[in-house]
Amino acid sequence: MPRGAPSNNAGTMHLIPILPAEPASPACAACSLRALCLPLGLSDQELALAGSMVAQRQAVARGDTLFRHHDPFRAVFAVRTGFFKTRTLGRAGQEWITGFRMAGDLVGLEGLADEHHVGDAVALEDSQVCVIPYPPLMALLRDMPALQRQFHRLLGREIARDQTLRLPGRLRADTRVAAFLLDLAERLQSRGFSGSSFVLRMTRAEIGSYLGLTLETVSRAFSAFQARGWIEVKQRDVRLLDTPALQQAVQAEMPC
Amino acid sequence: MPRGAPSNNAGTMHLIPILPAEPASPACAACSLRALCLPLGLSDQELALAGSMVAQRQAVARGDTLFRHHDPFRAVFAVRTGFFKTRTLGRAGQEWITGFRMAGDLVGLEGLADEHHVGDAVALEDSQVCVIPYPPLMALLRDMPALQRQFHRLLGREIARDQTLRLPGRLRADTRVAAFLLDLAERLQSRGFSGSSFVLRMTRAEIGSYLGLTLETVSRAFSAFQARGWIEVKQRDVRLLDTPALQQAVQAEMPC
DNA sequence: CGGAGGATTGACCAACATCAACCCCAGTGG
DNA sequence: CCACTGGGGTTGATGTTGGTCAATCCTCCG
Repeated sequence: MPRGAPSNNAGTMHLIPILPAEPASPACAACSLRALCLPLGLSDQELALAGSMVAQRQAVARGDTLFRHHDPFRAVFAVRTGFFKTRTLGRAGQEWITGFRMAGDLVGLEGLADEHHVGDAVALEDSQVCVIPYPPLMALLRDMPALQRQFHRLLGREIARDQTLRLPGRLRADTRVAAFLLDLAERLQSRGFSGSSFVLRMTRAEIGSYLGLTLETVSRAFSAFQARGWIEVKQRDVRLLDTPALQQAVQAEMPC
Repeated sequence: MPRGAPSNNAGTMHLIPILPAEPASPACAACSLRALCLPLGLSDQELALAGSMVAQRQAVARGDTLFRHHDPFRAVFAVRTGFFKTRTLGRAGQEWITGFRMAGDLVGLEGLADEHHVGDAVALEDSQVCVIPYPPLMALLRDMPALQRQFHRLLGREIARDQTLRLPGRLRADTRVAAFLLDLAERLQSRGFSGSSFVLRMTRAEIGSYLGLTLETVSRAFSAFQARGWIEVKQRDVRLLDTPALQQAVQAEMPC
C-alpha cells in the first residue's frame, strides 16, 4: 500500500487503471455526491438523463495525470473519489501548483477557453472520475435549464473563488497557511469527512508552491501553530484544535 | 474634462448618467466590439436576436460603481467604452483590487455563483456598458448553440486566466510589474489601441494592490525599467521602448 | 496662487528565501 | 531482524527583497 494511504475517502483501492466505457452503473441518481456536483437541483427524470451523459468512469492511479497541458479539451471531469492537484510546469521543470481538487469538484473547466487544457491534473492518490464529454453536456444544458443553471453556478464559483483566492498573495506567510488549512477543512467537511482531523494528501513543497511560499516556511508555520496549541501536526496527519483562533488570525488580515 | 482624460477610447465624454431602457440602437450587429464580445461567431440573424437581449446601455461616470459587493446578481455587463476596476473592500476600508476590465470584457460573471455579486466594480473613467440581464441570456443560450459556446469560452478564459495570473504571486516584484505592463499592452492592442504607447487609467497604488505590492515598489520598478531604457514613463503616460526585453525578463521566471 | 492627490526617491528594517544540517519514517534487501 | 537508503520534514543561521516611514516633487484644478 503506498505511503500515506490511510485514506479519508473510502473505496480507492484495487482499482483497474481504466474502466472503459462502463455505463456508469450507479449513475448520478445513485451518487452520494449529487448534492455537490452538476446534478444538484435536477428532478428524478432529469437525473436519469444526466447519468446517461456520463460516458464512463475512469480510474487514475496515484501519480498519473488526468490530462496534460495543451491536451485537446474533450470533456470535463467530476472527481468521484480521491484527490488531484492542478499545476503548470515551468521551463526549468519547476512545478507551479494552481489548485487542489477533491470529491465533487469539477476539473478541466479551464479547457472551455480555447479547446485545449491549461496545465496538468495529477492524482495525489488513487482516484476515480466521471468523464463528462463536452458536446453531450452542451446538448443537455440546452434541454435542462436546471442543469444549465447549476453549471453556471459552478463556473461562477471558480471565478469568484479565484478572485478571493488571489488575496492570499498579499497575506503574511502564516496567515496564508492558516487560510489554506481552514479552506481544506471546510471543503472536507462539506463532503462528509471530518473537518477537524484529516490527512494531507500533498507535500509541504506542494502546499508552498500553491501558496507562493517555500516548503520551509510552510513547515515553520505548522510548527508555530502547534506551539500555540492551535493545531497538532505529525507528518501528514493534521488535527485542528482551535479553529476559532485560526479563523481570527485570518480575519484580522483578510477583507470580508 | 476630468483629470487624465485624454483617452485611448473614443466617445467617452458628454455622457448622460443613465440611458434608461434605450433599446440599444446600434445593437450588437453594429458594434465594433462584436468580435471580442459575446456575439462572436453568430450569424446575422442570430446577431439581431442577441442585440434584442441587451436591454439597455448604461453610462457609468468616473468613480461610480457598476455594482457593489452583495448586490443581487441580475445581469452581466459588457464594457463598451471606458475602464473598470473590480475590488473587494476590507473591514479596515482597505481596497483589494482583483482586476481591471476594458472594452469587450464581461464584468460581473462572479455573480453566477450564488445570485449575488462578489466585490465592487468601479469605473476608472467615464464608461458605457451593455446590460445583459441573466434570464434572457439563459434563454438565448438555449436557442443559440454558437452563443452558448462563446459564453463558455469567455467563462473558461476567466478561469484559465486566474489560474495563470495566480502565478505573479510568486514572481519577483519588478517581474510582476513587467508582466502587468505586457498584459495591459496586449489587451489594448487586441482592441485596436496602441500596444506600445498608452495612458494608465489607474494609480500606482491600484496597480500595487492588484499585484500584491506597495505603490513605492511599483514606482521603483517603473523607474528601474526606464533607467534600463525599456520603457518611458511620465506620470500616467507609458511608452514601451523594448518589449522583447520586458518579455524576456518575464519569461526567465515564468512557466510556459 | 495655493492646495491636494499622486508620484518619486532615500534610509531603514522585518519577513521570508536560501543554504545547510539533521531527523523521521517507510520500504528494501541482506 | 537489522542496516541501509531515500524522500520528506524540521530547525537553525544568514542574506536579500520588498515593506515601512518620511521628505520632496509634480501636476492638475479650484
